[in-house]
Amino acid sequence: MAKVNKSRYAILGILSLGPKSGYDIKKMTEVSIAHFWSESFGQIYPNLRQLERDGLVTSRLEPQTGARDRRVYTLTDEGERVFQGWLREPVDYAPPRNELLLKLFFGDQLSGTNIQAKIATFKRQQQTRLDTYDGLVTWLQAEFAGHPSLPYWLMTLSYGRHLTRALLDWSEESLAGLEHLPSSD
Amino acid sequence: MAKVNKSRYAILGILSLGPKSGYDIKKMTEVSIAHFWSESFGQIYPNLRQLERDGLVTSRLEPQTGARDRRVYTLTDEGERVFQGWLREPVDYAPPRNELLLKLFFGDQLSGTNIQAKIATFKRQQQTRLDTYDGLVTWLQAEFAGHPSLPYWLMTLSYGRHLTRALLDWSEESLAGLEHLPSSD
DNA sequence: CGTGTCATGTAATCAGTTACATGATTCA
DNA sequence: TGAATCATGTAACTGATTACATGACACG
Repeated sequence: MAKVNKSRYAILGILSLGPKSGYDIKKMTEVSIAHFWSESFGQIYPNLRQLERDGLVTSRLEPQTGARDRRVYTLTDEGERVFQGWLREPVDYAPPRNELLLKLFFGDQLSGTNIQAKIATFKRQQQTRLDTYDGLVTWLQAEFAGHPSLPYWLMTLSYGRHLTRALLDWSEESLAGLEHLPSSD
Repeated sequence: MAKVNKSRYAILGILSLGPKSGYDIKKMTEVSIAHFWSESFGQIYPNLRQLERDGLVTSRLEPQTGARDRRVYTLTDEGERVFQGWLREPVDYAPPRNELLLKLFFGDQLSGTNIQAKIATFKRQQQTRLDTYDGLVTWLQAEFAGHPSLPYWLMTLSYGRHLTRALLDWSEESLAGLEHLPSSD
């Protein structure tokens, strides 16, 4: 299995929802899929050019009054086909690297307070994320009631909530467990 | 925050447990930290050379009878300091990209059976992982009873179990939820 | 005789991030 | 005046993976 440019498909996917500029695509990732996907400009713009060379998208320059012109990209039939093909393929899931766990693995070489601080920070992050999810769910349900994609969007949020809830539990359990440990403060 | 070579620190960390060859390091990641970390030979060997040039490790050639010679690396005092410094630093946690969720986000463009298949596969993977964790926990507790690092190793496994358990729940919940959806099979 | 394990390494390739450059407009 | 937003893009860098090369030994 060779290198696969995931950004390419993410960009095609976002364009499958309607024509957009590179800037729009970036904004879109930030509001709707930020909790499981990110794209940088350095990835978006060169990829859009490449996609156009490959005939998967077309672009037209949209003159703006005052502001800088926008280059708006639209999916071609071929682009649509390629995206649909990718979408149908099974996902290859590989557990990502986790730096917190790597440090924890060497916990014996750390002080109890340092470990506690790391887990406490992690716990706070999970709490914040959980709150964000809750807000997003309410907003989505109000704003997109009846939208055919809504159930799937909620599904991705539910994934995040399950995961975050579990990591919150783990944080609490671990902090409690550290109390009983002879620590090397 | 510039680019940080995580492999470097992972390698230093493994060497902090005792002198090892590149091959040993690879084996070690495969048995003990595989569920949250991976290293490839293409990363390990060049990094070891660089670490030696930087004075963080030293190496000696160990002649083998018959088999190819091993180059065994040992942490220097400086290497120890650098590793400890990294270990103490707070973790910067960024939620990784998730291809399953990306595809699910565009679920409206997929058939119900295709989505179900993807989630079902995912569910099976979680089930397998959960079983692996259970096996590892029992093995660790037997093999390393009383080892000062044991609580931390168990903590990383507990993380995996919480997470996997949660994703299993999510899979089941999502599969059930898909039943009520008007699908485009 | 072929497969697997031990063992070290290089080459090719890329995906992806960060920082930089540019410039108009709006708003406090 | 200066920050923020809109908007597009390039350059530099590097982390990381995959595939390849090499070779001995053990085991069935």
